[in-house]
Amino acid sequence: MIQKKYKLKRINETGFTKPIIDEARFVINYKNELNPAQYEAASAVDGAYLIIAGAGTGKTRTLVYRVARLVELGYDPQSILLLTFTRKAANEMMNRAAILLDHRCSKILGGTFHSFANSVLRKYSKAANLDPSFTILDQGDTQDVINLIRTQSGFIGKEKRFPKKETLGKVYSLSVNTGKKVEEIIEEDYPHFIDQLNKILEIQKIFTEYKRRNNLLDYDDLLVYLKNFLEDFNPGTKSLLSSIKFVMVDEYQDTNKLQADVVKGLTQINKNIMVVGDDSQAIYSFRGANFKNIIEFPKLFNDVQIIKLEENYRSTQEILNFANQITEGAIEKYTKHLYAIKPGGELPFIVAASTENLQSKFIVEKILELREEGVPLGEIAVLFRSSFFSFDLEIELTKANIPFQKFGGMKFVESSHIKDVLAFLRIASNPKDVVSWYRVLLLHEGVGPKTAQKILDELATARLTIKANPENITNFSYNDRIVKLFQLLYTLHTKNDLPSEKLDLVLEYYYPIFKNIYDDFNKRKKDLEIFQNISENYKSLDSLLADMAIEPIIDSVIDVEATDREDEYLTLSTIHSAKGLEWHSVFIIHAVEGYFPSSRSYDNIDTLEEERRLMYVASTRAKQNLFVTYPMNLYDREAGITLSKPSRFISEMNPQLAEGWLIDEDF
DNA sequence: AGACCCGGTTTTTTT
DNA sequence: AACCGGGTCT
Repeated sequence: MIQKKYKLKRINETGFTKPIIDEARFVINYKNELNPAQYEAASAVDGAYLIIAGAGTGKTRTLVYRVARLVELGYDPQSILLLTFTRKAANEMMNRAAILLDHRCSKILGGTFHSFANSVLRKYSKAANLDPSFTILDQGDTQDVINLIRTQSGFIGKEKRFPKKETLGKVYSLSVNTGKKVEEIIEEDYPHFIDQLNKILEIQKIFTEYKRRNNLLDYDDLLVYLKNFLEDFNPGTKSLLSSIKFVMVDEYQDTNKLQADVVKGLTQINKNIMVVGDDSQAIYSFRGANFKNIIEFPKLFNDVQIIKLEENYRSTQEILNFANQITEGAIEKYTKHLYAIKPGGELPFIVAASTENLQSKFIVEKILELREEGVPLGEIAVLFRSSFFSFDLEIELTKANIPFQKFGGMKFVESSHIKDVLAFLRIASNPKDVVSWYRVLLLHEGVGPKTAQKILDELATARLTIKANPENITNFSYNDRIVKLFQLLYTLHTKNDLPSEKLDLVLEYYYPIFKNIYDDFNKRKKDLEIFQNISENYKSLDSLLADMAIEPIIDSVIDVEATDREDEYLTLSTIHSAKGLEWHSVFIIHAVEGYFPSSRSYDNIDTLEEERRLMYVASTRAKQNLFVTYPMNLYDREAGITLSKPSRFISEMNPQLAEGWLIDEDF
């Protein structure tokens, strides 16, 4: 006799209709707390969804509620993957979800494409055909490798100009990220190098082999290896994919072909995908992103449901009118129309200053004024097109004692003294890391490119190895300092110390060199101390190094400082780094023709349009006050001319949408 | 031959 | 601030 273990209940004729969910069973009242479009998106479970979310429409909120709801429905948080543009964004969402529901929400998988790739590739290194101790090359390291090969190739003749390492790096990266051939990119963007194509391709081949042989992965390789691992569909892939039930991607308009392939690969088993983005905020085409990606998303999956979020909760109608007017001039029109929920406010200000310095002084004054009015410093931001635009302002802010934190531009890990220290640690973790070897060797007096190469050759032929007893190397004719270096690296590589203890050893060795090579070592010393503090948060050297390569360090610096002082600070940021954020009052500086839009963007309609979107993104960051300022006399060293015209994005503006001001000289 | 020093140039935007 | 190229020093 067969005993029935279950009972079937007929729900309708086909059985395809989803069971009706009783809202009362949830802790959170989703229907009340979200608007209808947001609710529809947040309550989605199975299938493919495209959420078109204009600026300030509660996109983050919607994703947070969806996470909470999936958790409430009983799905394992570890089966939810949230891919965001920065880890900061991922952390913020997880925290918000945790506050909304409970700590289970902070256990979901989240991060950038690159950091996710890193963790998968370390975990499934065998299946991905990799050595798990691979080293990640940041952009600077990648260019160093290319330069090494470029110099050794002997292709650089006197008579013909050969592309520099930056150009080569850009071309290769664009090719990998967009799937276009190197040949096409050279033809389109660098036609003057077309007769050197074979050499360029040859260097790329050597470059690729070099990374493979030395266990090095650049940013692009992280994604490429991940993509290949996913498409290989081996048992490792199946195990990973069966554990990931839901994939969500934020800022989808700024993903590229390679990332779209990764998304496709991630959803081979469980086809539950939700991407969120805004085609009018696409600002990363220089990295191979293409906003057509988001337009074509419905072709990538079956039965894609499209949900639009159009109610703006962030800004006043005045600011939205201003922003909408910027997109009015766009060649390619966008599909959304934003309308404000907030009651009216003041018109945005367009402020002309006779000089850059007067612009800075005006901003300082205005910030002090706003603070008097009760706007906290943390609710004010100054945004700019390129990070060096803020140099003059930084001086004025320091004079006025206004604390600020700068985002974008030169980063902590990119400063050469930090790179020096990192190079030691990277050799300790991956003795095959030739780039780091090269850097470390060059620090030593009397060792230049040739000697360093000789030592590296010895290392490659295994006649010299840091694994051997360091006494063996005294046979070589290199000086005592190099022997000391090998002893240090041997200790670092073999001893089972904490990262911070290893760093102490490195600093002890490095400090005399450091003092010798940098005139401003006193200023740089602080960074080394900050790095020591950061290192104490890590138990494994590999994870410290991976984070330093992938994650913007600025977060850790704040964490370190926040413990002893709660001071609020003003935000200075490139527009790119301000993505997704908002402030009560926002200043956009240097809105000058030639700087913003940049004169580099003039000859190409697509890049010019991207500048326009950049201005749109910048102005939609503001909740209450928006100030767009420009100096009327700005010497452009590159072009050798003085720039004076306001940016076309504001001079085109309907005069009724903004108030124009000229700063009084005596001010 | 190879290291080092100096000075002029060059800066978008990021993982 | 960091890079490149060229000239000079060891």
